[in-house]
Amino acid sequence: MNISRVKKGASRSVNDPTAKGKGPPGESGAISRTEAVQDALRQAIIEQRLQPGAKLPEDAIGDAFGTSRTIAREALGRLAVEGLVELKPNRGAFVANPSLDEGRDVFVVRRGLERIVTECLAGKLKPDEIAVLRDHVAREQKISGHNEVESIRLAGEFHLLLARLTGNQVLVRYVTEVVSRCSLILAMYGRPHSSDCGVSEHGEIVDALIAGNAARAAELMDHHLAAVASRALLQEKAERDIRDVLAPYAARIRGLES
Amino acid sequence: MNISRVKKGASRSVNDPTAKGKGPPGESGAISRTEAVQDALRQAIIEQRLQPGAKLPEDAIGDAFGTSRTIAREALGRLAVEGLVELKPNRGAFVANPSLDEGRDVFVVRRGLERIVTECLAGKLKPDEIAVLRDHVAREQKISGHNEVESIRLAGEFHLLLARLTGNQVLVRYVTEVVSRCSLILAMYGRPHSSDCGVSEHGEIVDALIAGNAARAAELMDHHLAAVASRALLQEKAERDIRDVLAPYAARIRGLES
DNA sequence: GCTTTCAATATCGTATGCACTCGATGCATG
DNA sequence: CATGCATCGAGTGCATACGATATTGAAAGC
Repeated sequence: MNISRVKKGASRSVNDPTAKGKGPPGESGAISRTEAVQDALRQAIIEQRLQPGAKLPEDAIGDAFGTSRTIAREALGRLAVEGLVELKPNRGAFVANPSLDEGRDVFVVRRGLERIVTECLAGKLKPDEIAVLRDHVAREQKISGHNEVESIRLAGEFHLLLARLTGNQVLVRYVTEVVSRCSLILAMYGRPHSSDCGVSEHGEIVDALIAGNAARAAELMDHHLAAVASRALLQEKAERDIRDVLAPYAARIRGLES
Repeated sequence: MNISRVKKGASRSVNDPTAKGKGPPGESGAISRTEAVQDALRQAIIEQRLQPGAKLPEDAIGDAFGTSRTIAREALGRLAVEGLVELKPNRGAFVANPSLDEGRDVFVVRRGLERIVTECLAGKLKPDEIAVLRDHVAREQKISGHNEVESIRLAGEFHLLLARLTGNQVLVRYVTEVVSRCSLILAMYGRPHSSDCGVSEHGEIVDALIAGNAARAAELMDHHLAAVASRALLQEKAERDIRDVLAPYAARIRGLES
């Protein structure tokens, strides 16, 4: 987890030589280097390969991805907007370390956003869209219990899928963001087996959406998310004492030193 | 060149200290030139000093603000995330030119977000907060009909105020964003007198919130926003296609030639 | 005269250098 | 031994340099 100073070329770089000449001209598939780094970092953060609170020096990231600080800096800036990275002026970037309160805030917003999603979709799903959803839920069920990591990924994907089906780009962006943040929060505060995001609930939501029962779909979604949240965020903050708050930090520091 | 070592620029951001001391050690108070430029551009765009679709060359902006392209570029990137600027790869930045459909999408999300706001606040307002709200509504009423621009600004501020009172930073950020985008959309598509954002409705919402009637407050807010949206977005112009946009210009040219 | 090709230009995308800030370290001091 | 202060260094903040790319205008070809 320690990001060490590595000279250029030691790691696989984003700017692959093969793609050098002809970059991303098409606007649709335009994946800039910044975005690539951003996505990679987001992934790493969500998977907790980068632990909350970890420092993210610009040049270390640049080296790691074979780009300059410019790209790293840009990516960090955008992740900061997303809430996955905290930017401290003149001190650098750190992996976000959301408190339980912040976690609850994110879930509150997420519930509101996904309620909109259900209301937009109820009764308006086309056959092919229904097929995609059903297929996704089926895949979730198949893998449930076998692969924890993949299971969580699919669960998040389900919600993103729904958001995309609305065709509302604003909604897609916001839902994507809160899902990312929720992933981080669940990784931090969730118990090992708590993040299943009940597959059966996904199925029920799809059913309600198909039936065109907006109210029920919204209700199900709300309960679903409330359940996910409470599974993780139950622990009421008894951490009023400074020592309790600082304990994990201290532990991590000791871990580094050893 | 001319500009150097102008370490002044300590313009305090819009972020006011309403942010309570919750959260981890070190509240991010990142204030930089980038943010200053970003705020200035946002203001200019919302006020339509920069017209939708206008090109925003990096060095021109840097020049205008006495900074380098680096800052301008960063600011443009963030505004693009906010949806006020459109970034075309290798072509540059342009003031967003949202279609009516996009406008509707934004309003859909806004309604959902503000519903959360009302649900968070209903029955939980403290006396001093109530006073602030009442005062704001009173000011709106006083200026109503006298100063159109200021009236619109206050109307937007009312919604931001509510969001801030929730203490939910995520919510604040999203509401701020959609309010900005709605301002642009209303400026583009709204009729001169359509943006009053009915002051009386604001008052009613506050009343319902104080009364603790969450359902009614949410209902009022929803109707309120739906009214604002419909006042502006009724017109089915659908000027998405560039030919439609250029039609009037072409007509004028033909008129000259004949 | 109209289309096509190519050079020129304007701007973007990225890298890099330098100055400045802030935390850390070590020494002086009460 | 704890506290305050000067120095040092890591790393950010910003400006600038350079190569890449799209657009424009002009010249050549049909």
